[in-house]
Amino acid sequence: MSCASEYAPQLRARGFRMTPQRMAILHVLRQEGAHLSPTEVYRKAQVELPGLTEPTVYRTLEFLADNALVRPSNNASGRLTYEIAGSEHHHMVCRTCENEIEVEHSLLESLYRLLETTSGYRSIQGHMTFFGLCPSCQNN
Amino acid sequence: MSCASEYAPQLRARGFRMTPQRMAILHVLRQEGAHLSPTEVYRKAQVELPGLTEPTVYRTLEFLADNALVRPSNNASGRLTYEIAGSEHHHMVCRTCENEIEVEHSLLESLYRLLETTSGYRSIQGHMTFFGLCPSCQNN
DNA sequence: TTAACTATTGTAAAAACTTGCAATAAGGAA
DNA sequence: TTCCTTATTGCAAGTTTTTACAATAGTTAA
Repeated sequence: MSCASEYAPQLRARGFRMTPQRMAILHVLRQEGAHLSPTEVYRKAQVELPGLTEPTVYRTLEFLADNALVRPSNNASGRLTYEIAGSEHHHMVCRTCENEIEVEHSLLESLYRLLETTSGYRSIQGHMTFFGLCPSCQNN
Repeated sequence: MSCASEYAPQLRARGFRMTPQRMAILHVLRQEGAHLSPTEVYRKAQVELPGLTEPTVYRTLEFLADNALVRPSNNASGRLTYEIAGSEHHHMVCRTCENEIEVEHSLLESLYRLLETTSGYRSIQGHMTFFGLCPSCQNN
């Protein structure tokens, strides 16, 4: 399905608009299928849509994340990156080689429930990045 | 105990040095006892040590975090902040009012063990910031 | 005390990110 | 189709964060 037909209705239903800028950014994230930094998104999307500016990219990524069309995440150096939204998951990054794998959300469920009862906070959500040593780096 | 006598040996034992810059930054974080952004640390530490520069503050905070003398954390807008290292804990931040509380590390232990068995990654560590709705914001 | 090693800092510049505001354009209503 | 509302963008400037490299200054050992 194209970006326009899939995402536009979701935005319009909430009173927001689909724009060429949002389309280009969604298209880039979808095509790459990986975590991209705002600058990387900017460079690639600008090819599709000359005239696109950096502030728009930053604002759009944040907007799309708020609306669950993209997912924010942290890379090994702690910087923000984004990927197209798919199944809810988190990440485990190797402190040494920076290799990363996905962590299913279901694994966190019981922790979240525990946190709710002990803290009084509710509807805990958001992406988590864990840091550890991957199997191959454990031997060095 | 003073910053110098407490922290200097820890650094020296690992081949690092205690410097006026590191002292000033540790002193500020200890005195404030709160989360401070690099810029806030810079402003306050510069009063104690005129001539201190911003790049040094950023590098020093990262260095001190690597050496477990300070703890990094994320504020409500996702920006990095630092506090003096004490008991290992994490944070729960309210998405609405930004109020935050501490989360004991022990609550995460079983998740970490689960992550180790399912992912193969080991020695998982690092600060986590969770986002939820605090008790008073749940009613609005 | 002095010398030597090298960890650490300051400098200068660039890159990344944010902000306020005026201009533009998406999308609903006439 | 055309108009109107206001969400969204571009612009310009500011702030925050990073980088490379030469100069400085802790620390150890002679």
